[in-house]
Amino acid sequence: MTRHPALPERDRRILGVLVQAYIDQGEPVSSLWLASRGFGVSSATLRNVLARLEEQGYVRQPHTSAGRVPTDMGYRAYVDQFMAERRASRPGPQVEARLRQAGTVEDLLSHVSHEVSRASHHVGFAIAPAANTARLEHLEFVPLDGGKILVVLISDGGQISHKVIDPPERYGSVELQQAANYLNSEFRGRSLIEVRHSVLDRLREERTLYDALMERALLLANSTFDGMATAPSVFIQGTSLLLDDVGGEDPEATIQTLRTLLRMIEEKTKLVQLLDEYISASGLTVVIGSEHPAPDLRSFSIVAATYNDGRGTGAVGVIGPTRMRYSRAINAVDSLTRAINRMVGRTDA
Amino acid sequence: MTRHPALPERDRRILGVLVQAYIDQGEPVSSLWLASRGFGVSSATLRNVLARLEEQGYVRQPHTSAGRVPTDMGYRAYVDQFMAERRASRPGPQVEARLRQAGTVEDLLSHVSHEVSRASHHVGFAIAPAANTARLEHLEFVPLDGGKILVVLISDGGQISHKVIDPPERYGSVELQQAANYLNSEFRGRSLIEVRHSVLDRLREERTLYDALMERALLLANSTFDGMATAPSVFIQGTSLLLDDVGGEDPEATIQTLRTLLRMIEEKTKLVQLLDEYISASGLTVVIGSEHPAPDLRSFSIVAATYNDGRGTGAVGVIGPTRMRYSRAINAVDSLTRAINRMVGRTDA
DNA sequence: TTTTAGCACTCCAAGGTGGAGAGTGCTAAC
DNA sequence: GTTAGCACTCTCCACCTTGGAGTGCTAAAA
Repeated sequence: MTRHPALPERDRRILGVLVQAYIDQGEPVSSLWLASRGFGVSSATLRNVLARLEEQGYVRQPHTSAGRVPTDMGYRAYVDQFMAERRASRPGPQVEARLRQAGTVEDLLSHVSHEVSRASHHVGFAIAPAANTARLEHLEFVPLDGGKILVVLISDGGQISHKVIDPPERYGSVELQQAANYLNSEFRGRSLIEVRHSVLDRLREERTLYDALMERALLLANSTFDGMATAPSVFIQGTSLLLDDVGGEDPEATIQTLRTLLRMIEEKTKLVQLLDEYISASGLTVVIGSEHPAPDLRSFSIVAATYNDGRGTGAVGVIGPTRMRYSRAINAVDSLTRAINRMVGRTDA
Repeated sequence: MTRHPALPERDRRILGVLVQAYIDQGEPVSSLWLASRGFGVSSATLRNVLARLEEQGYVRQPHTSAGRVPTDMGYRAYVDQFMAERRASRPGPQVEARLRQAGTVEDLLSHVSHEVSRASHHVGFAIAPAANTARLEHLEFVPLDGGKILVVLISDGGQISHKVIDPPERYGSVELQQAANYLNSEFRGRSLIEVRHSVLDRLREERTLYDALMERALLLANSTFDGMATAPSVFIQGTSLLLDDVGGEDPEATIQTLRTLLRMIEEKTKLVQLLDEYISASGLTVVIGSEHPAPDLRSFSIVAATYNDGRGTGAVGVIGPTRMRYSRAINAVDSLTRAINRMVGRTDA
């Protein structure tokens, strides 16, 4: 996207080596060190180049007599170049085998978040497609105390969600059974959104009112789908790896950032809201530090990619410090989304 | 338990004030400061007392000319005294109201872990009773691709677990329905352990073999209960609060400990194994730092209490630094376990 | 026997100093 | 456009100094 064609070839290569070196070593990169990397020019020349790069905003100096450190814009250029040159990668066979033995979607995504964290050495996440595009496989009502009812909803692909509703009227267990039977036979195989709309439509129809049983069943269904399935499930793994990146500049600020990030991870829904913006973008996305719209994430980068299971779009990704091994993270995210796409494509009914 | 009656009354009081002050302020407590707290003796006398307490192992000095800091043994004495004097507390009415609107057991425990974290300002957890003492409410088989079968198991109280099994033989969806009907009518209301044993027994009986359908249903049930329900569900909240306690002595070591604790929180099963030892103890337990059998927890304290829902024993607790407000944590844990006991007692069928 | 005042002592924390070293920018020559 | 040379800046570290906090001990008082 944001390419900078203004940057001449040599400058780009130098910038690339610099960013790579900083990612590897974590220390400002000096002109002398760069000179030893076979550019065929002296450190003085490199200093000129670096001064220019700094002027353009790609690198900066922590202090007057320090080497250069990439800015977010520098990382961006590096990542763009890497993305342009890279070739698609596949996960190792043992990873795919591990994924393949997952049964439910939840199981699979839990494994995926684990693997992506393993492979990238950072926090990994996996988000299921919004459930309302899934199809109804089976609906079950279980009576609880006080007239409350437990609804278990199984959608195709094995995703399971449940909810407790508290209907205004009482239902006997036999009636619940009948209602479930009726709803299952009526709506099975249709998407949750469709079901929701159909239920509303039928409740408006006149003839429904003649059949009290049917109406009561539909009322149940209505409260079942009311607000349900709006929370997509998220799996996050590798939280403890966050602490590995603590060696930052300002310890106090780092702690503060970590705290907010940890809180976001705990309240997964908020994280999902943020990530949704990237999810909407197709393909593999890298968001670097200050590029984040959310200020809480300004010191982190996110590598995320979407997958499609034929019914909806989910996402897999990595969260880590701006100084992350983007190559590793990108390969991890990319190969795992490819794996999911292959698997759900094959698993699909 | 481990009372130290050897400690004279005045020394105990002084130790108590010291521990309380250190918990509040986080800084070593000096004899001069203690003298200002109205013991009616001079700092010199207090110095003598402190020297004695140090000799006995209740307090220590970070360095020669620093005030005193409680040791784990000092915390222990403080907690024991607090426990002896304290009165039972109840949660605020709004807390109980929030809990009451939870539907499933999972829902309730998730809320509880949240509340206990809120109230104690530390990491809170809630563990469900081992599921195998729960009673079977409903069993459901859903056919998946490749001959795999999704089993949904609802136990009374609304606890739901599911599992994917891959039986050696094929089952049609009609047969699955029949099998579920058969198993439900046969085993509903019995505890999962009983069911498991019954299933095994019947499979051994001769007459079972005459009914192929029944046998195949029982085989399904067998793989369903094989290994299922061994993982009790755990809810943990407040992870980000861990970082509040970072102001420790050795930053590097602190990070290391946090990392292992975070990892344990991620792999909840390991945590449960550890906590099981405390769970077996009845009532409210406080385990302080080095009292932990597990070395990974040596710099943390745990306050935990058990509850009983009539079918099994679960636990609620708090994990925090040894320098925690034990009074607050104990009250939080105690009042919430009481609340659960009241609620499940009433909710029970 | 216990308490207290006094005092010497220890140790940490904070601030200051002074190289050493790393790395730069600039200039002038190539 | 590139390079050598050099002055300059800044950090880092090790060292020292100083002030203060807090102790332990001793000898006297209660």
